[in-house]
Amino acid sequence: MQPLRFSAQRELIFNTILNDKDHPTADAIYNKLKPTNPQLSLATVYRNLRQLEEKGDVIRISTQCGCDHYDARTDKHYHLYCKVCDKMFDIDYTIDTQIIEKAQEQSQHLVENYELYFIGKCKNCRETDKK
Amino acid sequence: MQPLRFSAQRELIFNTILNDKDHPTADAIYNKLKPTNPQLSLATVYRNLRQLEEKGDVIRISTQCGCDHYDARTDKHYHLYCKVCDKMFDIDYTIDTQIIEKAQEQSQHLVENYELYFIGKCKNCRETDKK
DNA sequence: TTTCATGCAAACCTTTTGCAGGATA
DNA sequence: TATCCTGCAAAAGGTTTGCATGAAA
Repeated sequence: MQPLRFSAQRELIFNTILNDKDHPTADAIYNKLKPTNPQLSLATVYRNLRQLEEKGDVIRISTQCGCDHYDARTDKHYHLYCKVCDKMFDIDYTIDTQIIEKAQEQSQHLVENYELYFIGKCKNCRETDKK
Repeated sequence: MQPLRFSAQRELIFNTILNDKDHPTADAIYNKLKPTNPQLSLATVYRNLRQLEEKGDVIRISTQCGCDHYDARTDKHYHLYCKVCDKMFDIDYTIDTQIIEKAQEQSQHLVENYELYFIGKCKNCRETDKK
């Protein structure tokens, strides 16, 4: 893959993910940028998210629950999916680093990677409940 | 939820998941059953999968990679998603049972559950590679 | 000036839903 | 016979793609 050409849209999209830190979805990014960039197209957001993911500038977080979220923090870390507000939050949790190796030991398949996320209720929604 | 009424289609769908043990998708179940049950509708497959899941007779396995798979083995266990053949396989791996509690300790969010799956290449596809 | 990126609309894929007819209890 | 379940088709939701135009190198 040859290097990407500069694109104002890609900068906008990347900066949104970088600054907002709320793991936005493609749609959330689009809706955030659209008012100030009326010409922006949702297809462009999707195309750039793919490229940014391939470049390794962002990671994609998938859950059972609807659409993918994006994160500019690319080191291995985990997320909590809030069932109430449908958002993703960072979880400070360090899993056994040997998880792949250990799964490999007990399997005849080739284990290369894993996906892990938590499900629950975020701080905000939890407090709203209590009121 | 009141008890479900008997349905020949639901039996067929459940037995397919139970016997095949290859974690079929809705579409796979539909295509397997359609030749011998030409009247069967994909909507019926989806509706029954939902009901079976709610009843607790099957579990749904979601991955980043397309559509959901179903499993009649309902105790907590893990799966490998094969990138090559797009199928899911059981992985004999016992994770730290305290994972939820440990994630909870380090978070202000309420952690209720988690999802984990492995990604790699299944035994079959691995061997095909070597040839 | 070549080639990549964009915007728009249409297509795609998986899953859900409305509705009239059919099966179950 | 009351209600649930089914089949069909249409719709929904997220994402991708074809194509002509516009921007970057």
